[in-house]
Amino acid sequence: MEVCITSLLRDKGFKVTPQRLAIYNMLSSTKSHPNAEMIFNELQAMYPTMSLATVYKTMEILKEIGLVQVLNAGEDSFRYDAVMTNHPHVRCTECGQVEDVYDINIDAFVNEVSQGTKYQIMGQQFYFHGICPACQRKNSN
Amino acid sequence: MEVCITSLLRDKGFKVTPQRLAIYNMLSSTKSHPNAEMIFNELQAMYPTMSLATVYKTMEILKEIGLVQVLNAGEDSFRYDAVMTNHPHVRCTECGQVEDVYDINIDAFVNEVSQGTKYQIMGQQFYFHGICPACQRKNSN
DNA sequence: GAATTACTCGATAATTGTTTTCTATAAAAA
DNA sequence: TTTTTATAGAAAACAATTATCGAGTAATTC
Repeated sequence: MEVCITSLLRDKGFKVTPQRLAIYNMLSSTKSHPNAEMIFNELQAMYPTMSLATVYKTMEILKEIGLVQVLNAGEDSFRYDAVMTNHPHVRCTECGQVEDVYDINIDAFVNEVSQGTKYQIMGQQFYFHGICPACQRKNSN
Repeated sequence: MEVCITSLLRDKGFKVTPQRLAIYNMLSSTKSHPNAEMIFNELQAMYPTMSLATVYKTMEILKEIGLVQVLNAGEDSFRYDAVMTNHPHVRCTECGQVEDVYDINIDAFVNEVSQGTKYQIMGQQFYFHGICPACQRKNSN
């Protein structure tokens, strides 16, 4: 993984810096789909001079070299995901967490849309929102 | 339709104003899914004193009384749709237009996600992006 | 119809997430 | 090393959206 991001950056003419490695490592070791501010806060302990601009610029690069995808779950800010397989996301409207949805077959759905619209579909984003199991329990108490 | 929005506004304690009618009429007579600025520009000819803030405030109200839905198709601004049935949207990455996707059965898909995640799903948004037929033709020339 | 009340318009300012600018500095190349 | 070039990070700029507030206006009451 380390090797992967290092060589990917170099190949595209980007420099390998501690900040970029730290941001990518943090993102790839969490399932929380953080936004720029969450990443910034998390890294500030280890990298006290880290700035939000660096997070944004790094995400731009990581997106470009195909290491992260940007989520737009209908909130006011973008979230980031180091898992590149295209999968739906579901957001809890009460606690705000965003989870992955696995084991769903998208292909048939995409094909249907492609044929119906005559568009050459390049990608898609599926966002669900609702109430997570934990918040459902909290509510029923 | 006119009657509908008028009484809906009154019922919820909102006043019926020319601006609100104009904004809703404009939105319900187009398929272009405009954003606030497009609505503003379109109406400025007829309503020279119209302000962007009024568009935003009106959209907030229309959303609240269930007359429009807000689309977040991964762009930098929101788009609005007076069609309230929940349908997927597809955006052309070349010309930027957003179209509706009809004749797609969502329910089975939603159920599958609901069961898989244990979430109580309240809603969802499906966004596709790709190249529209017109731009495909343009490209091949 | 007139008076009162409460909501609304729209100019302006504020806010928020994101991007740009600029310069010392760190990474890569020689 | 030394030289070259891209980057980090502080600060300013930006753009979309929201809040504030006084004047105006619709709805309600008399």
